[in-house]
Amino acid sequence: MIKISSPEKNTLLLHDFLPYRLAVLAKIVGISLSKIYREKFGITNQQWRVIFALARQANCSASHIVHHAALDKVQVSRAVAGLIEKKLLERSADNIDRRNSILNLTIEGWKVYDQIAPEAVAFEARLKDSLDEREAAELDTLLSKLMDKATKL
Amino acid sequence: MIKISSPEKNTLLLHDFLPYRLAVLAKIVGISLSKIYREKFGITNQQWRVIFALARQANCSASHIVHHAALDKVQVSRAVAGLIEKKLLERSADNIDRRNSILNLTIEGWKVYDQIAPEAVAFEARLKDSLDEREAAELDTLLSKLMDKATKL
DNA sequence: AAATAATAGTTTCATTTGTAACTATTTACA
DNA sequence: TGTAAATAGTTACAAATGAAACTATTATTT
Repeated sequence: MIKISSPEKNTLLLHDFLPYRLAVLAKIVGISLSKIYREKFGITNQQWRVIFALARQANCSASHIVHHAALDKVQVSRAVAGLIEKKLLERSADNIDRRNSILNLTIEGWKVYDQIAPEAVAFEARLKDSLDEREAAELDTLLSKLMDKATKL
Repeated sequence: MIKISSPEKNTLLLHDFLPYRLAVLAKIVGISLSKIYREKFGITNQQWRVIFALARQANCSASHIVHHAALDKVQVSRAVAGLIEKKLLERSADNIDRRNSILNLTIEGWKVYDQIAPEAVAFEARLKDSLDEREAAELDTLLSKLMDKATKL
């Protein structure tokens, strides 16, 4: 029997493996970030994304959010339902195409956004703290390239 | 009333927000990668990590894997149970400290590893395809710095 | 115009996951 | 030595998630 691998050599190092590193980093960052909106407002990660997508573009439909918040339609549906229940978001009918819903933040929703957004920005700044400007720019480029590649795998 | 934010300006761009970008990238990469072990072997992400941790270091305990595969003890417990059922892994007792289990891949487990590992390496290579050597090195550095920072947030 | 396909969104159900509580064993210390 | 604290791992239960089926509406085809 030919032993292709052995515990001593030829083994893949999990710590250096890019997909693993990305998963671990994204998870740690995500958990830290989520404390900002979860603990204070009881908002989930998906709800947070919906709020931010709506803050960027008002009067949009759920499927618009699907495409701009990297969520699937079930996730958006649930997040929207939760936000409506919290009265942070309201839904109105689109009389031109009645399949669509028209979504908007309420005043309360904007207030929540206005509290979370600066903290999120500050969080990102802290995260990038250890990078100088060149490195931050380089990171942008590299993530874009990887994203591009990953969607074509 | 002072309107701090509005849909038109001052809003955070989800697409440029680092935690969001990391989450989306990690998810896409993870889903692509998981096809390698899920479809062919019915192995979950957590089980895959346990296999690779054990391939690197045989005869180790579950808690060793906890620290080297970025999983919590419940996840390891479940992954190990699943792998034992699949006969890819075996557990023996540690008579020096009977709280510990001693885990090892079976011959079958090594066979599975030997099939998955090269594909995983090839996958990573394809992912890095668009980066030249300098960029790949830079990526390593940046991910390390971010990881470092993230664990201290 | 009627039938078919496509789109928007929701609901259902099975699986996965996270948290907390639990057992068993070992270590610390009074 | 005996009691409390710590460690390794499992189990149980609730919450989150994913896939598929479903409703409602609009667009397309013949």
